[in-house]
Amino acid sequence: MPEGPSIVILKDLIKELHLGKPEVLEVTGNVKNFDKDRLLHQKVEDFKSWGKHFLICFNDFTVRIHFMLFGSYLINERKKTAVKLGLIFKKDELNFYTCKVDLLEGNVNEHYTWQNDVMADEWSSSTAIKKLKEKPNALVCDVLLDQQVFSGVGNIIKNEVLYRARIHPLNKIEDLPTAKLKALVNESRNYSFDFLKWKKENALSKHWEVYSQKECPLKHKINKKELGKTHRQTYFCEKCQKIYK
DNA sequence: ACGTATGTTATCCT
DNA sequence: TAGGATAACATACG
Repeated sequence: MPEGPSIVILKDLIKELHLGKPEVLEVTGNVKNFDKDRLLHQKVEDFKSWGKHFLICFNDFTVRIHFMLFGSYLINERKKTAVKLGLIFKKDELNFYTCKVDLLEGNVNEHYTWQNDVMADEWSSSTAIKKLKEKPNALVCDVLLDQQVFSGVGNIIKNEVLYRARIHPLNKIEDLPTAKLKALVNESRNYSFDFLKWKKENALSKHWEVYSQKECPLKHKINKKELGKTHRQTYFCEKCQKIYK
């Protein structure tokens, strides 16, 4: 569920319901961070996403949902486990489980910089490059997971992007040639859209080149290690992915 | 059947 | 006190 493209899929599924600006007729769930009644009889102005955040925008506040590792949702269905937040409209309902739910006051644009989101129309590769250059000592395997630089990129995307760009995960930003830095930034968006397409076709895993693989496409042995300050599993090919220094 | 993991953050420790 | 380690969340997958 959790990486950016999966949130775009949720947004697309909701768009297909043609809800317009639906009024919340009933609110369910055990969300504790705010009073659920705040949403009652309010009109949803828009459904948005920013990276891994799913946003339900009202006139003067926004409900933010983060699915973390285990979160899930159902549209017009319910599961037996306790719902965290459920929104019931005239004809449809949305149910969110095992997620983190927060309420953001004011206009949503004051909370988010859309150009950080690899899936957004507003995405800015030049801004990403500028931010990377401000972190010369950071490792590429860490920086790809930095949501303030690559909002929406998760561990799968990280691994696949590094392989596509032929960059070894342990490179420092300052050691990468400019062309490689650009490749890193561009592939983070490119692969995210491929992820979206393949996930919709239920064919995500068969396109993995390194993530969860034993061999790379050139039949070299894949290394699997917990790397960087994030200690996330990193799959990489020592032969294909270069160390610059 | 069991170990692992598409993520984040609060809290405890050094 | 900054930082690092750890636990917590609950489910699907191989």
